[in-house]
Amino acid sequence: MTADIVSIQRPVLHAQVASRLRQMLVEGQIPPGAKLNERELCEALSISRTPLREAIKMLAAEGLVELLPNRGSVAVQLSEADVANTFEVMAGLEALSGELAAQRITDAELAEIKALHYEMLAAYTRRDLSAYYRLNAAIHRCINAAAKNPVLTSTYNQVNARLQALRFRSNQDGEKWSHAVQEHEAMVRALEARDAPALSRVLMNHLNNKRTVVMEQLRSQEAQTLPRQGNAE
Amino acid sequence: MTADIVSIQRPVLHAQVASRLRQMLVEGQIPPGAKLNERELCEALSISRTPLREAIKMLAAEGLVELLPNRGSVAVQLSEADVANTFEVMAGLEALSGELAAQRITDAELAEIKALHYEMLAAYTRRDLSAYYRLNAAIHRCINAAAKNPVLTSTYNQVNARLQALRFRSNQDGEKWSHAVQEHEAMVRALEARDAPALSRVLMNHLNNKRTVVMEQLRSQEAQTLPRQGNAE
DNA sequence: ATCTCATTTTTTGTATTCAAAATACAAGTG
DNA sequence: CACTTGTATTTTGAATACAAAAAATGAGAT
Repeated sequence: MTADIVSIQRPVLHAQVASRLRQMLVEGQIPPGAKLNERELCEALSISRTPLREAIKMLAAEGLVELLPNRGSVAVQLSEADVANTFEVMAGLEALSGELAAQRITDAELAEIKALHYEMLAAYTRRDLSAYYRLNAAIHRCINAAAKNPVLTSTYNQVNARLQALRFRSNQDGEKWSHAVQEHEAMVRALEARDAPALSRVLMNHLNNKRTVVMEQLRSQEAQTLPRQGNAE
Repeated sequence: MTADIVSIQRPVLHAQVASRLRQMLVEGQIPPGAKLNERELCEALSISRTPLREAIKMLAAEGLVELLPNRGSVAVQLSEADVANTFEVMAGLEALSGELAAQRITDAELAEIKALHYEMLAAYTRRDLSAYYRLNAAIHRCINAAAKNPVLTSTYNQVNARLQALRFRSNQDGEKWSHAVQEHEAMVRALEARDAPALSRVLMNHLNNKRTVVMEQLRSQEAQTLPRQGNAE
């Protein structure tokens, strides 16, 4: 009966491997488009191919890797259209998060978000992009959590993971950045007022603007990295 | 260059198995909560455990089965809260579908939806629940397709698959059914007018109403199937 | 009879082996 | 020299084998 009091559970290997690979993909340690060589990964993680392959299948179902029949798997490389589409879905999920969060947020959760918001303003003022990015992500996570819908949270995380792999750092541009901060102000106001439609609208716009910024950035850095090379894939 | 003219591709085993199992889960051939015995499934599908286990891992990532460490896997059994949460996400995804479809639908697509709508009205008039259900699903699929966002489509399908496994048949109730049909009328009008916000609203309401109907139905059939049995899981 | 606990059996998890496909490479042909 | 064609190597896909954990069974104690 009392067997699971401490219940330290050494996670099964394929789950550990999946987490590790997911992290490597999201953090760009395995860059988009890179081939996942099973033999190499087995050696690197010192496991056999069976759990590795099981983990890869999971990541494929999550959309982080692509399976090429009889040719293994590669880290997903989102096309421009893919990125646009993914942001569109994220915008919808954020809008829903906001809609529900405004109805369900507790005072404590609101207070935490406001605190994070002020920290973010500090980071913005210092032009500390790294801290800004981290706090921005934390705020969005908190809004999502305030929606109190685990299905939404997992769906959100899964779709978001594919974008994480891009490792973009937007908002360098002064005006765009300032605009994003203003949108965050509007979020906090809508949350305080528990104005669900308003928060929903603000978040959808926020994400759509972010999409624009990221797309521009992708296009410019693509133009830099492959300046004169018509790759027709 | 012309290598892929016919390009017959025998799908890999684990993919075939995943499709087959997905079908069995969604169609209720493997009922919610049922244990997936690897040995039995291997024999039934006459394959070895390796591709079967890879397929199961994919379905786990899709949320159709749950992995119990060292105890195999079971078909997901959604709690009442899970169903409510899943419908909430579906409502958000439908709202987004509508928002985008209203902006992007072609005249041909609209005509097809109107045709399906009339067929659905015929099924409703005959009280042909099976045909109604099929046409209803087709209309929602078409609206989703008209949004022209593959990421949205796959996300939608993945979340929806978990609900399909419930095998509910709602709208038996006369008034609720009539109301659902009225909402479908409003959808078509909004699509014709290319009124994105209106279609978005109608679809979100439609799904939320469906949630209510399904939840009531689940509660009543649960009360029937286990009349006096306090199961505390 | 029921409970406990050891033993057996089953089932799951992982590693290894075997087979098939793809790739790399080299020799031959026009 | 370009371009096949055939062979070797590598890599992936699937089956089998082995190990570990869980479940089932049953004998003995209470």
